[in-house]
Amino acid sequence: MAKPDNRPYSRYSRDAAQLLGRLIRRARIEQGLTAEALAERAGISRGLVQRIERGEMGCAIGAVFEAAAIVGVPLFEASPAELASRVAETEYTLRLLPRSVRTSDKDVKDDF
Amino acid sequence: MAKPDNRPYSRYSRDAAQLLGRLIRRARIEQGLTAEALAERAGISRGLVQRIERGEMGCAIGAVFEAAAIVGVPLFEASPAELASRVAETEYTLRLLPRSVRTSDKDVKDDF
DNA sequence: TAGGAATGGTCTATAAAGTAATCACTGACT
DNA sequence: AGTCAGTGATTACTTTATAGACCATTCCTA
Repeated sequence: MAKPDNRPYSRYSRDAAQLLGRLIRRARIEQGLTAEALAERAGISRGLVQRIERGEMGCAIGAVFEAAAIVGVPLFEASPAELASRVAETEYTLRLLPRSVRTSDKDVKDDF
Repeated sequence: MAKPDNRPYSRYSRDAAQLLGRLIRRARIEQGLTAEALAERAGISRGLVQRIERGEMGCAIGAVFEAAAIVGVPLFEASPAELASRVAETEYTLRLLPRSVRTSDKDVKDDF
């Protein structure tokens, strides 16, 4: 892998992964759902559930999102319908953009 | 892996991954950033950037979130500061919950 | 407080992700 | 129109995540 699991992650992305994991854990416990039960429903192993809840960066995004969906943690603060509509919307916007990016030493704003 | 990459994902989680990928792609192009340039910054390969932007479920969440952070796609609709504070907040809430879940055939609400 | 279930961690085999190199194609500039 | 950078896709190879079983521990609950 590219990211040895320790160094080169930004604070922001690490926080995001960790938050998501904790939210999943919280929701799971509040629903009286066992880690193994969640694993079973998500079609993954219990060990993976642990890593997801711990916020580890190496977990497949599919497994994480699936777990979140099962316990009801909203992704993008959006309901299923909103999510679908935003997908379509973004898809459209994307079609209006150039498909190729000119490198043109034009600076890059690394803002935020 | 548990999830063969095609079948057992819920619509919701697939939509979420796809949306995130498209948002990253849109932001990248709008910033005049090359796929390879983004890959370099994120410390990953260009091929992985492609898969991330395509919304594939197998990508490591760390790579996806890192790419999002670099091009400025907000995770959880939150700024870095908000994210950190929500992590701490959730952490606290989590400490108040029982650490172990009683199985107790008590139903599970698979709401939402 | 004793029993038992849930959790957390570790280990090995295997399946899959990730990389890098390559090729054809598209599309943006001169 | 021609050129070349960016993209998309495919390949083979390396690295890693994941599953599954196991053990130790925690902590719910009767």
